[in-house]
Amino acid sequence: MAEDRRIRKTRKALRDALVDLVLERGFTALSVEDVTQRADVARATFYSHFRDKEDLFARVTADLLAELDVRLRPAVRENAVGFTGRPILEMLRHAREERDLYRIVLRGEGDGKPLRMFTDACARVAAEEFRGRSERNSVVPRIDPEVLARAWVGEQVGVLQWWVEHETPPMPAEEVVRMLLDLALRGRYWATGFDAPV
Amino acid sequence: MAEDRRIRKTRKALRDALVDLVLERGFTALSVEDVTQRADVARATFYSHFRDKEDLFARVTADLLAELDVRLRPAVRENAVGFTGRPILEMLRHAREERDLYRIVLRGEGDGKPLRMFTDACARVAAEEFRGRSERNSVVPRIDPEVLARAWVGEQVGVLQWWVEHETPPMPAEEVVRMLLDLALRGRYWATGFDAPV
Amino acid sequence: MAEDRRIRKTRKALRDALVDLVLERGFTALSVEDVTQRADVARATFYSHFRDKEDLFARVTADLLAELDVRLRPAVRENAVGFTGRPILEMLRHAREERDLYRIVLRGEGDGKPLRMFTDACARVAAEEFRGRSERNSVVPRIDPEVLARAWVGEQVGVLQWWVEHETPPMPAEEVVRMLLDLALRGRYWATGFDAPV
Amino acid sequence: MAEDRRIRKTRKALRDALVDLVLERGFTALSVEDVTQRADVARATFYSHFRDKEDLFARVTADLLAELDVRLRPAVRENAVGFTGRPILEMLRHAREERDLYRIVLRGEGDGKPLRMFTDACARVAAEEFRGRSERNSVVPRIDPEVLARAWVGEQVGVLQWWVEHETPPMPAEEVVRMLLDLALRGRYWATGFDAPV
DNA sequence: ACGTAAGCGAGACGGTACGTCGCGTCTTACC
DNA sequence: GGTAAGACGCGACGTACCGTCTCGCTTACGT
Repeated sequence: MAEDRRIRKTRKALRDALVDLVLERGFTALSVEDVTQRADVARATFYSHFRDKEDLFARVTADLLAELDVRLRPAVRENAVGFTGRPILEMLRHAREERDLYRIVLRGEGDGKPLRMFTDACARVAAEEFRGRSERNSVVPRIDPEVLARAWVGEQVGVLQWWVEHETPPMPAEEVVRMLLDLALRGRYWATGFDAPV
Repeated sequence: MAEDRRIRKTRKALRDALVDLVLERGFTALSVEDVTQRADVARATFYSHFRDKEDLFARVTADLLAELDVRLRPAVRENAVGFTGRPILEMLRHAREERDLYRIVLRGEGDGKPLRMFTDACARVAAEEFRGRSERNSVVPRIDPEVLARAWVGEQVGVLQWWVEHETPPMPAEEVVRMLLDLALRGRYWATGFDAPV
Repeated sequence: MAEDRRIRKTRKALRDALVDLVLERGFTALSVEDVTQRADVARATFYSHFRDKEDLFARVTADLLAELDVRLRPAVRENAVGFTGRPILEMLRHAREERDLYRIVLRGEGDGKPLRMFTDACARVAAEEFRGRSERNSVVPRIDPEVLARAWVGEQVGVLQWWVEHETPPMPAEEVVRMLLDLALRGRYWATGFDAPV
Repeated sequence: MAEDRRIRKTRKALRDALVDLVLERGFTALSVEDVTQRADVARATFYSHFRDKEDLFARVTADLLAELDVRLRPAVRENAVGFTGRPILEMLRHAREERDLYRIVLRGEGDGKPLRMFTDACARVAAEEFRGRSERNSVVPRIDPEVLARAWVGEQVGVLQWWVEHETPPMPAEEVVRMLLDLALRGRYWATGFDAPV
């Protein structure tokens, strides 16, 4: 029977309740009772689906990453050719749609475990993209790929955090992407207004 | 009476115990009892110094940031002239010295609150530096300063995380600084091996 | 439609499982789940036959008492004439046949409710016998009939408890009956070895 | 410090609450919460004194039996000489004083465990008395001592149950003792009104 | 003999209580 | 006045059962 309709409904309610409540009061301040009350579900039922609230948060995050992966895959392929910024655009859009969840993940709620899941997933995509581009264009990195990947993912996360913490988008996603593309192509020195390297 | 020697000793013990234990088992998994036992201090004594474990962690982080600020101030002044990477170098050195504490803060332990304190402090320094350089060199930013600041801080945090999570430094701090400087001056496009902007 | 064969089978299985398990672990320690598992029956099925485990135990006991009544009735009639001890003999035989059930009832399992059902039933029979004998032989009791009945039933229960708690009968039922008859006819003073009343 | 006064007070409150509530609603129907609420004590405090409600009941019963033992000891010694009924008199008086507790024990609450403790204690006293009388008066039992003891204790328990279940004593303790003494000296046959053995 | 009403297995669910752990407060006694 | 030791009221934990409720499958009965 694949999955009982009641089960799907219960889990959905619990996930939504978690996201809402973490946003309101923070992950640590929550009790399982709070979540189940908000979800209008018995506490015992919670435990028949999830081991504890960490487990629930981890699964919610995992589902989010799976969804993101699905949306990123074609964008990454397209991007591997040139330097279009399509993946980061797709991610910004996704973040807009799942704004609340992105916020609590990026804030580091849950002792940063979900955030670590997120950055690891991004790092994996980044590494893949690097490898793809290197092979396709037969170029060789000028600085350590590990450092490069960390810097890149950090940049993405930093911008995303800023982006989702505004009630309304502070600027169109396309404009953010353009800026990040410029930054990637010309560097921060240029971006701050200087003209030529030291 | 600046501060009783016993008090200093007790607080030091509690701070060290916290850092050790968070590293070992994670912030949420800790109880006040655990911390006081490790610090060899009575539980009641803990409560005469700190409201709860969040309070302790916040104060430990605040002290770290104050220390970092002291070390960063001259470096930032020097850096404001050119583009030397002195502040990031100083930060890497500080992170080496206080490696355990940096690790738990950067991991997002404590629902990311200490990490937020850290990034906010960095953002403040970054903004200051931007402003200083703009004025001094009368240049005008080519992309939104907010986005730029977020991207920059994110990059720093990302690299720092990677740097402190290695038991032994994966490369000399000076080399990391050189890479980040190259990245700032020429951009990621160049760094991955390409030659000219699209 | 007397009763569906499936129903009879299910109830029998549940009753047997209850008796076995109460004997092994005690009534309070049991869960309905335990009983249904032992009986190889679904838990929901249990609830379609009995309200709860107390109900099951009560019905099992009631059935036992009905059976006992059937066997006691002729014995009591016969006994009403003289002082033969036939009823107690019949009861001992019944207790041998249904030893496990007698044991748990007489132990007071189920907060003593089944035991109370048992003693009440015995008291009813005892009262009936007293009345019958009084009328038939036109004798008048020398001590309060209520006290007499309680003492008698207590004696029976005490001896039964001892009798059924031995794996193998500690002595033939007929011998027990003879002793009790002697005790009834001559009293405990004589039974302990003394010769004449004080 | 032997025993803290607070501790004594807390335990007393819990014991009294247990007895009251078992009387009102039955042992199985009670929760620890109910008991602690009635005793005006925190639930956690209950668990720092007793393992569970069975443990509490067992200790209450054990204390009762210790008290009874103290009161029975001199009576038994006196009784060992003749056939005075002093022990049963003492027991009836004790039962009047601790009526509620006697009621719940004799009802078989707690799956009959406390009742078993009670009957075992009585059996021990009975056996002791038998032995004493046999030796002192150099008489030899005419029926199996085991059966005799069981019958005797059963009789006592049966009469006690009846005695304590009346709100007001149905008759003076001395009269009950007289009856039981008559019963012991002359037997039930005589008691029901007959004159000579068959 | 066979269609159909029933009994039944499986298991999700809202609940209640369990026994444990940790919280933050407090009191008492030391140094 | 700072600390150690530890009792207390409180609240949340994760577990175990309760009794109720679908939902399909199987089985014995009645025409």
